[in-house]
Amino acid sequence: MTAAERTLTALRADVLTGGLAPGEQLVQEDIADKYGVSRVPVREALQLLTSEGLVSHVPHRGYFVTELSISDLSEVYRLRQLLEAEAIRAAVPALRDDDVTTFEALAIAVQDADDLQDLTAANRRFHFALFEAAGMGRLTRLLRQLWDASDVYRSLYFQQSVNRSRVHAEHAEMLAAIRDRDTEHLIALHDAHRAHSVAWVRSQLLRQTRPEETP
Amino acid sequence: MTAAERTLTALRADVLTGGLAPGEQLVQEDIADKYGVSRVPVREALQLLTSEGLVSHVPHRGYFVTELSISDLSEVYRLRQLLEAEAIRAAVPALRDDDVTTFEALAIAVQDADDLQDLTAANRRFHFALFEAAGMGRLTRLLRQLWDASDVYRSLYFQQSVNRSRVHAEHAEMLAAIRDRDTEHLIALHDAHRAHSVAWVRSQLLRQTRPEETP
DNA sequence: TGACAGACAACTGTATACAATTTGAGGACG
DNA sequence: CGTCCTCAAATTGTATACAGTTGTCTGTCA
Repeated sequence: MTAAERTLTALRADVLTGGLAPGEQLVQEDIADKYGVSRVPVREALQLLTSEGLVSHVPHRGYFVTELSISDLSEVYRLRQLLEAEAIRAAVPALRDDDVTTFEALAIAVQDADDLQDLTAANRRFHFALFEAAGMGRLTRLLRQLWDASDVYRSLYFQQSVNRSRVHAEHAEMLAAIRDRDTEHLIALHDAHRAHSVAWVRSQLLRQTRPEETP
Repeated sequence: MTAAERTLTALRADVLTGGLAPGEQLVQEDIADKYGVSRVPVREALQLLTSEGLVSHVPHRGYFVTELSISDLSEVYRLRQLLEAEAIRAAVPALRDDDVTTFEALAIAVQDADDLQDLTAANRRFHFALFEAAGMGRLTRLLRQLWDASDVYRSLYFQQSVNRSRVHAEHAEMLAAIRDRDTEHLIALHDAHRAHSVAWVRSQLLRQTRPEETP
């Protein structure tokens, strides 16, 4: 594994767990010192994060953590709705029985996850196993970007145990729909899945912004 | 303008005009020598092209010009169909009269373009002016990526004067639909626009691949 | 007091030099 | 004759050093 990749995952985690405030400048040398690498791999990692949309870049000024607004969040979820439906429509007819077995294993892995990091990773593997079954590489890449952009909020969502158990139940329903090869129902379940998540995150965002007025 | 940006545009042009064969390795030092810069900005440019999908990267192996297959091409166009329809649905209700005036000017610029480079750039400005009117930044970014990925083929398409005049006629129809605020018709026109282009490119690809069997 | 010019500090961008990895050629061995 | 191992050349990845840009701070003048 290269230093740039390690720095990338570490930085992404930092941004996602909220260790870095939105709008904050990411000073290259500080990051380099923090992770014990030089500035070159740091720059590469920052560039990749820029293409993912987590940070933004201004030439000769630097890199900054992008601040996601509520409208941005709804846009991401709307685009996910469109593209995931497309992926599911392409994937379901192509599913074989051993694919289904794989999905079941991945769903169990989500339930068995220890910490938050594991949980989000397992959750992602579960969903993308389905998306990748569509055999549309570009589509998967776009979806990955959209998921990256909303990862911050997803880990927020998973911190509540109420949400975790809801997710487990929804995954079980999805598995049933997959077994039945019921494409439209599966899409509807995904829409509901996202709707719950976005509604919860939106309420959190609205609540969070208030107290900051008097710091 | 930074060296990385200059290298990026130069490299992109090289890939798009076909100066670099698909699958070919992009040796960093050669590129650096060619453009009179060091390898660092070259790497940054290559990374950006990777995020655009024009080149692909294998750690410790290098960067390679991605070879677009026919299935890849259809995927790109299918995704454009989905996302452009979404953009148009969001944009049309928000259009103001001066927006329409802008579009008309941009359409004229497409007709007045001198060379191929100008033409593709003007064409892009025309279409993206509409997409951007949707006010969905993420969506615009995704569309830009998809357009980047199919730029090679678009310049191929524009080389034929038959296609050029067809495009001009189609743009005129689009302008009419925009003036009428006829969203669904505008979407249908876009679908037809793309269908023509993809059909022509596909036929070219099929024709091109034959003679290479006996090099 | 306020506006403006110049210098300084902080940071980014780039070049050069060095380390690590891959790959292919050549030879030893079954 | 084919397979596996070794090693060197080529290329990528990374560190360090230097150049260029931006923004701020201070001091001067109206």
